[in-house]
Amino acid sequence: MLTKVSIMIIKIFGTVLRELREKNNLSQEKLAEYCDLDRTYISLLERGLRQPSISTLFKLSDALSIKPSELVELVDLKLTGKVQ
Amino acid sequence: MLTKVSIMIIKIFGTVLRELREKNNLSQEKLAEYCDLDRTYISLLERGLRQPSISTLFKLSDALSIKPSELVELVDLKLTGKVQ
DNA sequence: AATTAATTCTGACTATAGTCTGTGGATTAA
DNA sequence: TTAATCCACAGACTATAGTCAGAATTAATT
Repeated sequence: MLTKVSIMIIKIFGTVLRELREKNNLSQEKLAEYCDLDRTYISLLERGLRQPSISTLFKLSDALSIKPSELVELVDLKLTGKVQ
Repeated sequence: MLTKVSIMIIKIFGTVLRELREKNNLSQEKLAEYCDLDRTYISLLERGLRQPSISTLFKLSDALSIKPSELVELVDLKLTGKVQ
């Protein structure tokens, strides 16, 4: 079931993902290639229309040169309003 | 696609989840209730037969009194062999 | 203006997350 | 023995993660 909090998490994850990708100067297509994911799926994630599984989270953070726990922490900080 | 690493992550997540649940003295049923998830799904997660989405990860860590990033860090540490 | 790269969006599809109902086994206590 | 609790497991189901091919849009570049 998709709660309001879940929807917030998914949207926040999308913005964090986009910020990290741009910081790494990667196109969606390049990031997808590095993660072995589909180009259109990266787009869906960034727009908050999909949420990643934990293994996808590990793949993404690997390609973005960040620890999985740090990626999750970034989402958590925005969710709890402690940043931005 | 389910890579070998993904399968490892899923299995490790299951063991970490079980450890945390037992540390919190919760039955699968109670944990499921607190997370608003299904009892049988908790069982599937612990046995490494399902992997959580990021929003499910937040629900679980909330019920287990641990930060989502810390839960992911525990998985990462086991995955990289830095613990256990 | 025209070309090109990057992204969005569509629609249809396959794989899997997550639910629901129930059975059976193991354990512990009354 | 009986009852209660906990968990594994099965099967069928609904919702959504993730893929694929391609067209349409936007943004930069020349």
